[in-house]
Amino acid sequence: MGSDESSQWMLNHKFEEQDLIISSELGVFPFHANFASLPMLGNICSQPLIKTTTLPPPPPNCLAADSPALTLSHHSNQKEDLITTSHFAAGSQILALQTSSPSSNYWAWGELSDCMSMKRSGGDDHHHHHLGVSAMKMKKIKGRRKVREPRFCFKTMSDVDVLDDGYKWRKYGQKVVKNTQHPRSYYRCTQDNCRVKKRVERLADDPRMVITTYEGRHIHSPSHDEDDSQASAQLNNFFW
DNA sequence: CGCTTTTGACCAGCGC
DNA sequence: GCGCTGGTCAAAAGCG
Repeated sequence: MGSDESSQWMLNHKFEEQDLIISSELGVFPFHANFASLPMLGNICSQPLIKTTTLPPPPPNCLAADSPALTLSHHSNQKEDLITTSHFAAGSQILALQTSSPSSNYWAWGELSDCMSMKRSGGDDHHHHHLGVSAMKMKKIKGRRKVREPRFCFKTMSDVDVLDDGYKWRKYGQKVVKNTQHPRSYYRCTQDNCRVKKRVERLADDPRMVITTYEGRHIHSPSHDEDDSQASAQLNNFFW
């Protein structure tokens, strides 16, 4: 993938000035500006397995027009078997990103928090805990190695539960989870052979906030309109 | 009529 | 082994 492809993709999708793009190793997720909420200043941190590092320049595919992007990179400080870089732009607050490595039967999941103070930490992981970053959750996958789909979640202030992310979703379940008054909804991508799922729920202590969790990778590009399909088809490989 | 949503049943993983 | 919980299935209902 090259920067030419990236900018061509931006042109093809006609982003408005205030559109928000979230881009990570999981792909690029466009959202319309009216769904954007808090200024994004998050951080991915974990300890002791993963520490934050300096911020490299973002790749071209995570930049929306006039949208400042923050790039965070983190890696294992014990073994070099977990390397994850995430890129996302201002306008949304990402809660968490999960990554798994094919060479490891661990999965790791770091929670994000207010980053205003994190920026002062200078990569010294001893300070991370004092700066409000949740402790790393690490879990060994038992028995037969289960390849866990990459997933991440973020919260957005919105009246509607299902945000317009460019993909078509079919609801396949709803569940009331413990200690919450709002049900969690389960959606699957309607595209044939695409196994991407997402969960949508409202935050217990602030029902204005919608928490969306994506799991898996699309094998196709977003399907906004019928007339987009030709241009989109050429970009399948670039996306996922 | 075909696609989507609803909803109770079922299943699997986990902790005790 | 048992019970709890979250995730998925699938039949029925809803809707355009």
